[in-house]
Amino acid sequence: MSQNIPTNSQGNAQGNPQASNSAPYLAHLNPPQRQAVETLDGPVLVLAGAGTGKTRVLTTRLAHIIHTFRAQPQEILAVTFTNKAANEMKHRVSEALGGAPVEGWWLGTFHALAARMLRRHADLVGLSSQFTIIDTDDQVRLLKQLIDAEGIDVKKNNPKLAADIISGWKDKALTPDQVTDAMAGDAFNGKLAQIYRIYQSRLRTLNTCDFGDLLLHVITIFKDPRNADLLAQYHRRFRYIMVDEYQDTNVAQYLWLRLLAKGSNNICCVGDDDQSIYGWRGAEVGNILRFEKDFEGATIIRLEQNYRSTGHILSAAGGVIAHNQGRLGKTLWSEAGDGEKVTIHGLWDGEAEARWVGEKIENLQREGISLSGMAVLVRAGYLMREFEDRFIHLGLAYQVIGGPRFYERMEVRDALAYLRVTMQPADDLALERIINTPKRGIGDATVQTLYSFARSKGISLHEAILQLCVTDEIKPKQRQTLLNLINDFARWRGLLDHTHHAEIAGIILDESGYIQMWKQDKSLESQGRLENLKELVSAMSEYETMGDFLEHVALVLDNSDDRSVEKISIMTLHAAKGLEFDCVFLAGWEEGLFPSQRSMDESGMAGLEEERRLAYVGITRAKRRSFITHASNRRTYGQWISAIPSRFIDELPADHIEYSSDTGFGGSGGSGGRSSHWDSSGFAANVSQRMQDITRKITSTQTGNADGFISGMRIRHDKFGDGKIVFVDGHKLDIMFDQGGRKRVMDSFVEILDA
DNA sequence: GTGATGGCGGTTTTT
DNA sequence: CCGCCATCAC
Repeated sequence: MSQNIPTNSQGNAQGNPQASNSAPYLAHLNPPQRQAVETLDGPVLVLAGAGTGKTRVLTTRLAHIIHTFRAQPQEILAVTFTNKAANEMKHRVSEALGGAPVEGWWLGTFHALAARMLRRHADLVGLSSQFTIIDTDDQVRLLKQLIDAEGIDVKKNNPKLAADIISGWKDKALTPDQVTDAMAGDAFNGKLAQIYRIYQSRLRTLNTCDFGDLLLHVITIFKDPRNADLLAQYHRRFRYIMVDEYQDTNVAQYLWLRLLAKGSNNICCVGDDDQSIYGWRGAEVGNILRFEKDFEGATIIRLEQNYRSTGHILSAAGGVIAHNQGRLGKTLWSEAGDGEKVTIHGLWDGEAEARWVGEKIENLQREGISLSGMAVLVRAGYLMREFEDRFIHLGLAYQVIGGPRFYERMEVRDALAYLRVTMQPADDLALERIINTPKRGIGDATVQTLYSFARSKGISLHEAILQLCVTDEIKPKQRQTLLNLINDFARWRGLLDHTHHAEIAGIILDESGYIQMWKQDKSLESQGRLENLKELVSAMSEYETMGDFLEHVALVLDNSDDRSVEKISIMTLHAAKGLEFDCVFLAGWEEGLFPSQRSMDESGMAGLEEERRLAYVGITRAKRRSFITHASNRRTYGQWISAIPSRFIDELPADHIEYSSDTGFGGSGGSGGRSSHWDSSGFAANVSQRMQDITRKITSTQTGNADGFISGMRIRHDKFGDGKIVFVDGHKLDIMFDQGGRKRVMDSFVEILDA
């Protein structure tokens, strides 16, 4: 590909407009899409409504720039928010260009691209290019130490809160110098601004960045007049800048973009103000609303033709979002016909809701709709459970999207900590994490001694160990243990030059006793943990070096979703952004829950509008059917809460919806034609559930199901090994596993062992 | 330094 | 109701 690009690329495209007219990829675009692709000079804002072909426009535009020789791939900066979006874009651009490889392109997430820049110029902010990237967890732990060391009571002053506030400052691109005590408020004995300063200096000592630093440091570098030449280099390099999901950018990201765009002024931002749902995380809808003022002479292009949903769905969503004040305004339309109206259904409680959704799913399946084309979307994670239980009962295959990610698992983090210390001994947080894992007899007292020494000298924990272990401030036993550990790390580090990094990882996990620790662990999860460790080591082979791998773990590594079985997805509304399904179930539309009371309390009208955008995102995920449910009663944290239907339900335009309800009858005793439902829903069901639990405890024999699973049977489970069935409830089996522990699993994952 | 019990808190989440 | 962390007893 690149060898075909003439060095003098500019004149070619401009002198030869036919090149673009004849390009086949342009023929598939509608007029505004095409305008968005072909308007290359100056600032462009593409307001892309839900399902209007946003990604297509972005990728085509990128391909177009390259195809018309306006720029070479490495002269384009293309930014996304998530790795998923970045990968999708890489894939599609490559496809559009006939399979050209995408290496060396500046295409990635804000954080990944900023990290790449920062590695090149780390010395300008007092870091070495080998700096490590810590996540929120490490951030909180470090802050906790520092707050503690300041003599502030960590019980009354939650370090997590400090981390949130400091991250908030970084999101606003505020360095410690720019934070006044007044901004910091009274919490943390009024010392939060000072703690921020100390935190930053400690990070520097440890040669570490948190997520916010990646952008903040780069901005600091670019803003410094002494680095004007450097910025000018980037200006010359990036002839085109493209940004996805612009409505989600925070101040720091915005500043970073502005600094870079000062060069070519060719910046194209794509977004939808109606889908801004991350305000609570620092995103500023204002960025997109202000675009015309920020970038003079900007062209604004609206994409309003929707290719995803049918008419009723779009009108229903449009009716809700029209209640918002602060929006640029778009009206989506579709050629797909009206389709089915949005179904709204009221139920007695959460269990009845799950039951109703389950029935509908089975009906849809009978109509030939695949499970993978369906999703249940909820406002908060704890609402998923009811659906999981129900789906297990029905034997419906499901997957929860957006649970804890791979690298967030304890064993993965531990393993990574070992690798991090091997790579960079000064990585205190990693060292602290595993200094006594597996148990070595290094307790809090010893670690505290080391830390206070390290902080007072401004050195790392690793260095502190080296210095303290020649004195007798630490007891001989611990001293020896620590020296052994340091020696181990030195030995492993020595392997880096000549041994493959995946192999080294294996050696480290083995020699440290970490693998052994889990092998000896009798709990149910230990086997899964060992598998995760194996997976981690094998994932390493896909990267060139250990450092490469660690960077990707911090910024890129994602859960691979299993597409081998057709499954219905359960996820939060937030996780659903950008996805689409044939049929979508929107559950829990109740006042206080959705819109969330807390959002409204904390952010007032702005909070409510963001909740409304969330509703809009939810409805517009559906191609053909949207089902909205609300329950009159819900058990939350052990308490029964009653709620009235969400105001968003009232805001749905009547012409596009169909309402029905099972509520109102149950409370007065099951009259009203739903008596068959009553037996299995509401309070009666809870009583019967209690009874079941009790019965199960007393007599755990004599239960069985249609697939031939009977309690007492010996079985084998893919992950958990062999065990005995204790109780059968539909497709749900309670099993006592031989390695200890009782677990509820679906019968499809289990095979019967011969007696 | 390591294992057991009580209290408290508890949206949304990417990097 | 459930899980995490902090404190307490060994």
